[in-house]
Amino acid sequence: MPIKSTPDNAMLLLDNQLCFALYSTSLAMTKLYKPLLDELGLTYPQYLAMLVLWEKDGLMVSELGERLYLDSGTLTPLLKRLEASGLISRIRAVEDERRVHITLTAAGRKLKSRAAKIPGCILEASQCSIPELTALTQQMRALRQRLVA
Amino acid sequence: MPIKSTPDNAMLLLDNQLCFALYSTSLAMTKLYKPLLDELGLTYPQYLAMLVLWEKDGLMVSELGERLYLDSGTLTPLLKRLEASGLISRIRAVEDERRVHITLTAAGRKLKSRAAKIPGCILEASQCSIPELTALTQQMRALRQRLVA
DNA sequence: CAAAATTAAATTGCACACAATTTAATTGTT
DNA sequence: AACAATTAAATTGTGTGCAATTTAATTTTG
Repeated sequence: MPIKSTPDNAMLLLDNQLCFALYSTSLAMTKLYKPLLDELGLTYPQYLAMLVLWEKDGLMVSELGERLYLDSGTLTPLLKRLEASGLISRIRAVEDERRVHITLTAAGRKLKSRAAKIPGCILEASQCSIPELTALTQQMRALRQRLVA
Repeated sequence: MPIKSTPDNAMLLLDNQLCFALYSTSLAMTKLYKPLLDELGLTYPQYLAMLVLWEKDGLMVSELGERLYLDSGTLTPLLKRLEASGLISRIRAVEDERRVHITLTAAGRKLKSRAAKIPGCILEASQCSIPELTALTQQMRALRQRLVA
């Protein structure tokens, strides 16, 4: 017994699919950040990594990955680029040499103040009301939790 | 005069940001499709292109790009891979040789029936109610329209 | 305590995204 | 008609994502 009565054909329409709405909106959002992040010399995923480190410095690669839902295959090269930019240091833990701790440099900490205006700029550019933004963020987080379960 | 009174620091928290909620949820959604699309031999962006073509065959690369919000830099190699898979043909228009029309092959049309069950599978796996899904899709589309404007 | 199992990053290979440029074809302008 | 401007794809180069494997270190087990 099918869960729904919507015909297959309607469900295959691109614009009826949440996945595409999410995918295309996420890419559009990233493009919105581009000019702002260019000023800081960051890509969008690099910016996300910096957000995590500005909250809590010295995380392991795997802890950063848990926060961002990304694995070492993505993070290792990204972090090497941040290191090359002089924003972070990658330091092997002495007590367990498998682990690599990511630590902000002075330049990395300093960048936070320049990034502080970005959320406001994006809010303005996205033409979202605060309640709409809050509600959407909550709903996305709730959906994500069900998807990664 | 600032638009909002939320302190910069709170706005820089990763989990308060709609962009990250969107980004991480979209990636999680793509991973949900992976095993289903593997059976069809498609990647997720290739599946999106096929959805468009199943709705309307014979589109130009640029028309496909408008539907998917992707440019030729992304689509040209993707379409070459679909062509190599035998699902589409890339045919230069005789009336204007700059244009390339994308046409489904018999195999490409045939694949639609095998893909028909995917939306239902995803709906089930995402544990979304139909109203929630419909509402979220609408909100995402509305937000996207404001972002690409 | 030595071998097996596990763990954390790194590596490899493939497929996007996208900015910027290039190529080739068509259209517009004198 | 000649030439500039425009257009549509393709190309180039960089940076993700991610599955699968590898490397190296640590922990567990016999």
